Amino acid sequence: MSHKHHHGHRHPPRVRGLVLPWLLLALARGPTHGYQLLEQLVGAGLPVDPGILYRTLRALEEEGTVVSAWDTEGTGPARRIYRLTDHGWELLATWAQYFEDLRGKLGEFLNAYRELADKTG
Amino acid sequence: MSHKHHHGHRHPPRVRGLVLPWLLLALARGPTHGYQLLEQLVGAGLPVDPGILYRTLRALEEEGTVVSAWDTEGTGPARRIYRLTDHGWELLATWAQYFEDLRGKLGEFLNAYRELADKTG
DNA sequence: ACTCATAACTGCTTAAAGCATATAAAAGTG
DNA sequence: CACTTTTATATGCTTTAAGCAGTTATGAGT
Repeated sequence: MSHKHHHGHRHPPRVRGLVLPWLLLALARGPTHGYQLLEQLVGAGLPVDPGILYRTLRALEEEGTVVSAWDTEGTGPARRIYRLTDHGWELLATWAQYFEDLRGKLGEFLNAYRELADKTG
Repeated sequence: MSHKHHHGHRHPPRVRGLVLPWLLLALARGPTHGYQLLEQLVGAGLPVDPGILYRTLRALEEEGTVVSAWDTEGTGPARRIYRLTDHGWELLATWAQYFEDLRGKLGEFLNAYRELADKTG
């Protein structure tokens, strides 16, 4: 019966809250639709669930961070094209600032860790 | 009447999931108790709510990442001293690896953003 | 006719955090 | 001594980002 130790240690190391800023960055390159964003983010090594993506886009629109319009030209199902507003650009800028700070903190973390791992391990 | 624009644009730029790894790092420096960890994290520029901290520590213990023991010596209320287990060290190592990756991604983000911000204004 | 790629969206659940509050021991202060 | 503050741990309720599964629909390929 293989004494499976019940400690549930899940915790696949991962932080949350990255989808939104990455969406903003992707949209900063130019207006596009959800499905394309989905592929872009996967390509950038940030796989994201479609449900999350579409819901996030709609939430962003409610806040005035993006605006959308249907595109019925072309083939296949209609696409909803999203575009960054001025407020969206401002928000992206604050994210960039925050990320600079976070990058610094991660550096400190890693330095401290390496020092400890050397000493201890 | 101050036409308070109803776009709720909250989103104080912040990622989630950092408390746990920073706790692991702090504990890697040596066994200590929650209140001290609280002050350490605030000192490291990572302000954390006491409720979150204590609950996280208990969750970590349930998983076998840390172990605790009451310290009734000394003055003031009793302290629960936490110590990293071997599994805790392993978990910290995987976080460090993840953070290296994340740091790289943040760098890419910032480079891409600066390029766009230059071009666009 | 059938399947597949494209495209958008909903429902239910979990995980980490935010915020407020409770409890209690000891130290400091008028 | 009564009162407040500091140290220390903990719970309850809510929100938010995400995980996971599924639905609807258009058009192209076979």
